[in-house]
Amino acid sequence: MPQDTENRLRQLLSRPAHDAAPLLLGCILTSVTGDSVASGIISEVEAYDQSDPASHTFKGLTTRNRSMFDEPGTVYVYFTYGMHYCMNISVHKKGEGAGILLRALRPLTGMDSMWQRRYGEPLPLSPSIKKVSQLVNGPAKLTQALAVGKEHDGLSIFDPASPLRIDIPEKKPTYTIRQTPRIGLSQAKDTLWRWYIES
DNA sequence: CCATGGATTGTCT
DNA sequence: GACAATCCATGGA
Repeated sequence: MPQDTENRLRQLLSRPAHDAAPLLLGCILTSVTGDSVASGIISEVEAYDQSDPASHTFKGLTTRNRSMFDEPGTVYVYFTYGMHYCMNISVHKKGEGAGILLRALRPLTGMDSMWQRRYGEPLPLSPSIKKVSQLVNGPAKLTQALAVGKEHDGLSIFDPASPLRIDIPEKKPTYTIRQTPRIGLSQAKDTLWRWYIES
């Protein structure tokens, strides 16, 4: 990654979670595996921080959540509901338990490998609209499509050897961004810390 | 379109 | 022992 784009990304992530989250919309998430590259435009995010009863970090540092307390740009992958992985990017500053949950993408490259991992079959010649729209439109779908698992927890997107990367595009299109309560919570249901790109 | 229930296990009380 | 930052199938309007 060129030095100036790395600096821009570091600056973006060195903010409180609720400021950094909407800025990640439109950025590109890329996953490199042994035999493929897959990427998408980040289209839905949620913010979590230490003052937030809904955050995994609310009650302090544990072995599970330690990545959220690490340097901005650290990947936090957690396992939930006995079968799903979700990924966050740690933000703000080291020692602060803050992060951005990546909830949805718009597919960009590597559709074939994402399709294979999500549906266990090759990408068809004429894929159904429904399956395309449901390929990476959820936090655990996204990790499955990009082959993200617990082995990615704790690595930094700034590490040149990292298989996960985030890029800020040269020019972001003009998006309509919506702000809503977060999904699936039993605490802090009214906090408007979910943002997504409309359409 | 919406509501409901089952799957399945790491983490924390 | 309870429950989870989810997903999918199913059944009804």
